Amino acid sequence: MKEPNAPRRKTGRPLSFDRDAALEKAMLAFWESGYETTSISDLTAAMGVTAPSIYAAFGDKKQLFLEALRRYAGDPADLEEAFAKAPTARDAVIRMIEGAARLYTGEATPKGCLLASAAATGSKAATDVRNAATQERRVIRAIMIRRIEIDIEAGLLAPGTKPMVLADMALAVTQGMSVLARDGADQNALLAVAHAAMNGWPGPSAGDATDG
Amino acid sequence: MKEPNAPRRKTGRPLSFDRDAALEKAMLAFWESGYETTSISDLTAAMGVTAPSIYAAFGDKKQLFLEALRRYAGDPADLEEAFAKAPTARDAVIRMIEGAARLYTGEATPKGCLLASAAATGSKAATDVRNAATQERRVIRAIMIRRIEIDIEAGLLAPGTKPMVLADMALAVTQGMSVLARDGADQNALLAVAHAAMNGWPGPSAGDATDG
DNA sequence: ATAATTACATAGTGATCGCTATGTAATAGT
DNA sequence: ACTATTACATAGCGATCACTATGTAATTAT
Repeated sequence: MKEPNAPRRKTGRPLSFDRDAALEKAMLAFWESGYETTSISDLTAAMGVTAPSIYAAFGDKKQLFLEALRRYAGDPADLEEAFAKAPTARDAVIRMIEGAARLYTGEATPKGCLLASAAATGSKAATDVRNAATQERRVIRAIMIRRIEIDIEAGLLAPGTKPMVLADMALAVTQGMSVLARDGADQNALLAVAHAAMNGWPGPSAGDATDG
Repeated sequence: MKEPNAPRRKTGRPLSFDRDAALEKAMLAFWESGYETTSISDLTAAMGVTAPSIYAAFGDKKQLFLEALRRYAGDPADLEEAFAKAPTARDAVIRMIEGAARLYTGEATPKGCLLASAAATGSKAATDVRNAATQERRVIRAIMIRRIEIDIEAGLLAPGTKPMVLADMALAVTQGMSVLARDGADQNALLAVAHAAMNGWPGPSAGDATDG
């Protein structure tokens, strides 16, 4: 029940580390090695903070991961806004997948997708952590579905189009690209995959990378 | 360097458990909970075999996993044969992805894909296990690429078609469906995703599940 | 100055990790 | 029957796990 943005205390010794920077380092460690397979010892090394300070600042390992996931998995409001501004659902999804392709192969972060890989599997003790990742994916899926429904109502997509199928397909490609990135695929390969998959999305194509 | 199919010893007390059955139980445990996040204690419970017997029969945890992966990730020769027999690369890939959709949601096994999720991430100590999974995926990818090249040479696909892009797209969808399955998607949803994604594959379509 | 408060570093807690030493049971060869 | 061989069950190895008790340093309030 502790506030994420805790009110600054009025007395006492000040924090000797940057909480946000430490959280980001923790997130990168989880991204690289997964939730359960990143130890507290790994985290103290990555964050430059001793174990008691981690527990004082973030609660426990689970809360630390969940806060990192919420903070860096992407703000649903931002995604919703991008989807609302896009001319079509197809365009919005292409940009989303392209962004994923770049993120998964970027130099600033580990390969692949934090959301896809950090809690892909695990013990029963970490069930709620996996459920949190599932929930993040459900939010992304719901945003896609709503945007597709808008296009159907606007006549931009055929009346019989199934929003859930298209959203699931986009989500599968996106999460699957994380595996490719971890296997060593480069940015161009992932962008080509993104475009090839979007050929299966009804509506005009802005380009086709599989031939020519 | 121990033989997988060890020659039957001529003397000594006989094994009190079915080695193949125990291996399968271990594989299912890894599938459910991941390589590093399945403990030896979990394995003894799942396999019904004590720890010393596991080590005597399989070596160590890593060898047990690798043997399970080799045995159950699918024989490359079988996949190669199925791809060779299929009328087109497109047809072969559709059947492969449909098979994945059924496998990932089947009742006989945990949700999702052993190959995709059991070693998605992990500590440095398990790097070679993740590399083994990567290698299995590379074999599947290579089989797809070769089959696509055959279709290009036969004129079934446009000359400029890029085999790697199509193969990567199919692999991404397949591995991504594992995430969907773990998130609760049912078999029909995954089959629809498979078909929707294959709409992006050049060549005649045998059906389209996204509308109608 | 002194008290109150908060964070620090050190050093550990019990539990579980992967793995194995040890002695005994069960088989085959002689 | 006896030896050799292999597998068994029990028990426990050192290492690491997530986590914390304890005492001290650094700050604000009075």
